[in-house]
Parts: sequence; C-alpha cells; structure tokens
Amino acid sequence: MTRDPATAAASRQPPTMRDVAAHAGVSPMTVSRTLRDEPSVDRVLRERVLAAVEELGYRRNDWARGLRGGGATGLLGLVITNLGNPFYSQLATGVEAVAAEAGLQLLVGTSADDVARERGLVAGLVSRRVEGLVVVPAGTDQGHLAGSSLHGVPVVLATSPASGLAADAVVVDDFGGAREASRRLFLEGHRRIAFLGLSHETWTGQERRRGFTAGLAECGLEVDPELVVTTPAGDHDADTTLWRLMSAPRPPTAVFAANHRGTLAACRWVRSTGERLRIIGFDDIATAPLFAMPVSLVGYSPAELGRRAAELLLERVRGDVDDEPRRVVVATQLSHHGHVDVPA
Amino acid sequence: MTRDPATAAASRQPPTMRDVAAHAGVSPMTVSRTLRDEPSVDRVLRERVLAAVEELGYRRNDWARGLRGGGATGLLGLVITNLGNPFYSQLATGVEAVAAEAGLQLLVGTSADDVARERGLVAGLVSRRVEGLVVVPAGTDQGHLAGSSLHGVPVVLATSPASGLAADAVVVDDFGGAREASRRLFLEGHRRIAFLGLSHETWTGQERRRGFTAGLAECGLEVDPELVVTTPAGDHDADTTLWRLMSAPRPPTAVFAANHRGTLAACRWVRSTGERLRIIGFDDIATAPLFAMPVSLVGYSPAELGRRAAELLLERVRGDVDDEPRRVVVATQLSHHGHVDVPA
DNA sequence: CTGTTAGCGCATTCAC
DNA sequence: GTGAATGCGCTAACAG
Repeated sequence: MTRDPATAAASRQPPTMRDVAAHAGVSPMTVSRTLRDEPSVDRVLRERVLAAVEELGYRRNDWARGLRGGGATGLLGLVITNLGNPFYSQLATGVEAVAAEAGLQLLVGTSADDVARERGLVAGLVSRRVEGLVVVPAGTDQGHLAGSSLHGVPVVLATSPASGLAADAVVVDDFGGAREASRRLFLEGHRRIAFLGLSHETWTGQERRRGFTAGLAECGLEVDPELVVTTPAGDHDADTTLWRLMSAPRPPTAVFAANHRGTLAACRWVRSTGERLRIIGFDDIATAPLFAMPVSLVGYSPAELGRRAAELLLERVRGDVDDEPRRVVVATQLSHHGHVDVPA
Repeated sequence: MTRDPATAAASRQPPTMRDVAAHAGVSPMTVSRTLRDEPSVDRVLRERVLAAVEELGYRRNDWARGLRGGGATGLLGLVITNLGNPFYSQLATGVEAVAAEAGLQLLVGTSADDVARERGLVAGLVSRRVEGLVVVPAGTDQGHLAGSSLHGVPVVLATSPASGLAADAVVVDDFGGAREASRRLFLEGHRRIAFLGLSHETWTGQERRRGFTAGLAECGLEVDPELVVTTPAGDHDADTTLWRLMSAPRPPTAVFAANHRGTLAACRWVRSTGERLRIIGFDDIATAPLFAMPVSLVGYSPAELGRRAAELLLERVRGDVDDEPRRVVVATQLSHHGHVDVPA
C-alpha cells in the first residue's frame, strides 16, 4: 500500500467507476455491467474489473445509480413518535425485518408526538425519495399526509386509522381488548371499576374507553363518571391521579388502565399502600410475572403490527393492489400474572 | 423523452425543477436559488417560484442535490444488533436525537448479532454514502470495518471498544460496575457468590467478569470456579442453568448476573421456589421497584451512550479532531429495590 | 461482447 | 439579478 501524501489526499474522495475503469484498462460501462452481474461480460475483463474494485476499495454510489435508473432509492421511511418506548421500538423491528427481507433500507425519524415535527420529517423523507412510508401518527388528524405533498409516495399508518386521508392502516383491537377486560372484571364480581386513561386523548385511548364502557354495558353496569379519570404525561402525575382516585368516598375495587403507564402507576399504589386493588392494564409488561401483586394484561405483538404495516406498504410500493384503503386489525390476548380470582 | 408540463402533471413521476421553472416562467437556476434561500433573487420572481412549487407540490430531490453539491447526503448510519432490545433502542434514541439536531437523517439496520449481516449492512450504508457510522458490533473483532472498504467514512463503536481497528468508542464502565457489585455482596457478608454470565462471551461480558473477580479479590475472596456459570441464549435455558447452579451441594447465597436476562432468570428462580437468594444484576430494569423480591441493579443510560457516540461521530464528520482514536466511558450507578441488607 | 453518446435532477461557474 | 453551459456518478440505448 502506498501512503504518500498525494495518494492519501486523493483518496479522501471515494473512487468512481471511471477510476476503476482506468485502473482495469476498460470502459466504465464494463465496470457497470460487471457490478450488475450481467452475464455478457468476458471472464477475463470481469476478473480485471473485480481486482481493480478490490484494490481501490470501490463502492458503487447508489444515489447516482438511482438517479439514472428511474429513481428507485431502495429506501423505506419510518416516522415514529418515540423510539425509546419499547412498543414502538418493537414495532420498528417488525418494519425493519420486512424491509430488510425486501432489500430495502430503513430511514427512521422520531416525531416526539409533535405534529409539526412529524410534518417536517415526512417532507424530508419525501425529498429523500423514500419509496414508501410507515407512520405512527402523532396527532388525531393526518390531513397533512394527504394532498399532493406526498406525490404518490404510499403511506401506511400504524396504531391508528387514517383520518382525513385515504391510506392503509394497521391497528390493535383496542376496542375488543378493553371490552374483554372490563367484562372480566365484572364477572369476577367487581361493581366499582375505574378507568385510567390518558389526558391527551388519542384515537387509541378513545377506542379503549369505548370498549371498556361497552363491556360493562353488556353486563348491565353503567360506569360511574367519577371513576373515569385521566393521567397527565409524567409518571409522578399519574401517581397523584391514582392517589386521588383511591381516596374518594367510594373508591373502586378494580381498575382498568388504558396503557402501560397507568398500569404501573396502579401497581405502585398497591405496592406503597399494601391495599387490595384488582388491576387489569392494556399493553404487555414483560416482567409482570415477577411483580409483587397480581396483574392481568391485555397484550398484543407490536412487532406484528410493524410487520403487517410493512407488508401492506410493500404491496403498495409494488403497485399490485387497487386504490381502496385497507385496514388490518391485530388481535389482543388477556394474560394473568400472580394469583387471580376465578370468575364464579 | 422531454417532459412537457401537462404530461408531468398527469404522470406519476414527481415534478422536477424544470417543471417548476416552466410553470413559473423562469429558468431552473432561479428556482434552485429560491429554494436555497439565496438573497439575490428578486422578490417578484421568488413569489412566482414559491407559488409554482406549492401548486405542483414540488419537493427538491436531495440525492441529485448531493450528487452535484459535493456528495453531502445528510445521512448517518446506525448498525445495531437488535432494535427490539430496549437497551439498544434507547441507544438508538440518543443517536437519533443528536443526528436530528444536526439536521441529519438516520439510516438504521439490524445485524441480529451476525457478523456477516453486519458486514453487509455496513457495505450497503457505505454505498449509500452515509457521512458517518455508529456501530454496535456483533462479534468481538471488527477487522472488517477497517481497511479501505469504508473509504474514509468515520466509524464510532458503541458498547465495545475497537479491536483490530483504529476508531472511537463509547463504552459502559463494565469493569467498575461489576467490581462495585461484587464488593457490595462481600460487604453484606456473602462468601459464596455466583457469577451468571453469557455463553457467547462478548467484550462486555468479559469486562463484567473481570470486574466481578477483581472486586472479590480486593476483599481477599477467591472465586469458586463452580459458581461461575454461563447461560445460553434462550430464557428457558437460562432458567435451567440457574436451577442447576442452585441445586449444587454448596449453592451460592448471592448471585451477580452479568446482564438483564440473567437477572430475570434469578428472580424467576426466587419467585418459583420462595428460597432466599441475594441478587445483583447488570443493566437497569424499569419495573424492578414492583418486583416481589429485593434486587439491586448496576444501571447506566443507554441513551447517553448513543448521544456520546453520535457526538464523537459528528466531530469526525466535521473533521475538527485529530486522528487519534478516543474512548468515552459512561458511568454506572448501583440502585436498590425492595428491602436490602445494609452492610455492617 | 464492448465502447460511445446522452441524460437522470441539480448546483457550480461564468457570462450577460 | 438572471440565465446558459457544464459536470456530479451512473446507466439506458444505441453503435461497433
């Protein structure tokens, strides 16, 4: 390996096909064909080209390639609210797995639940010519994803259906899961059952509340409005909310938490007071079997959510499906941890 | 084939600057300047251009832009072993945050701990002209990241230092954290202390074992080789290993688990047998305060790991740092959950 | 089987 | 202040 300054300075710029061609004593086209495994290249030249590629450490520039070849970038965009949240990161895993299998790379951005940031991310991804987009929407309306701004880039929504926009969506059976949970609590004998929701009402949150109410209605129980509370964003605030709920004149004997944050707050309350409170929560918690208190959980597979979304997206990218928006619903299952009362 | 505006509007192909220019009655250069906020553009033309952009829903093609403009792709690559693992996804969050702040997009790929896949991913990312690379390495040797194959694309390793390669690295204080844990167990009075490691010995695993041994050596205690065991990949296998360990003639009274998987296996053993066993584990577990048994954990911030890695990388990308490889060590802190014996 | 020409969408350079 | 050439790295389409 020569290491003289001139060579080092020159190699700061990656080599081009022309460099390889010159090195191998052929035309750039022969290099191009060789690298694309066209069978029509002579064995001898082919070897010379590959040797030159090896020696220069050449890597074909995929962007220049796509520019000429019709714009295929091999890119899929994923816009997610928060990668640090295990549910979303597992969803990302599912998307990535399907993308990788199709030979596509994932371009990821996080919106931090901010619609403005989401809009900016989507614009950036479109500028980078992604071939499709999986979006876990931040707000309740996705109108900004419609219109010509996407220029035909297909979009699939995850965790929430399209609102103000005709697009495919993959959602959890939020209604059904919550309904099953509240029915279960009734069958166990509970009559004062609280609902622990989120202050920032998402589509998901609304569905879970609807399911909760419907489940009890089927059992002939009307929900006491005082038992329907929402918890602000912070963990500490959730604890305060729970404390207030349980200090009421007629506290609930059971609580259904609409998401994993609420479930943990309820568990902390039980932990710190030692009181009895039956808890069912939406979202799986991997370590629940180790908890000091019994808990039941409405679980689902976030990775499957991601996989299904990516699959729908790939069908759109390939164009082998008609325009009608589709919806996929991922099932939930109720699991029990610790000793749980058996319904009579 | 030339594109006249009418055809462009009807076609699925996104509009180009030429289309916008024609629509606004100016030259493509004026569009280019306007979109780059050059002040030298007349207000009137500027407005006309922006109107045309709006009307056509035009998005500048970032790849063509980079191709002409010196190759700046605005891309950072992240190769991670498994996005579904909360530690790595939080690490990804840290990288993404720093990248986003610098106006860069993240291209993510998962290696599934497979060196061959890692090599392929890196090659693909280099072909896509990422400006830098954060890699959570799969194997113990990263020789394949060296050589001219990267062509000057800077790399920063996370969770493990560079081996067979001169690159920056950000690591956890694995040695120090494990050392503190084993000393703590000794001070609490334990003399038969087990080490629960991983079968697939990573650099991280070795450091934690070294720290464990060193901590006890400082206390004058030699480690009984029978108490040093490794757990295979699966959760079920880990449980088997633990059961065997605890069924030995002289079982340990305390165990140090080298990672979160081992910690949970130990907790499950306590849960299912009801026996006493003092547990300290490496890696934080968010729900540990809710566990039925006391646990101490050696924690650190994966997000900070990611942030620091991205920061080092950006300095390299900007070239404002010399060649010498740097190493950043992220501190650990020991936390206690549930009732834990106080050292005499 | 191989090389030449032209152009993907944009920005640098230099005229006007 | 604006526009016309020219080329970034690569590859269809067409020669040879």
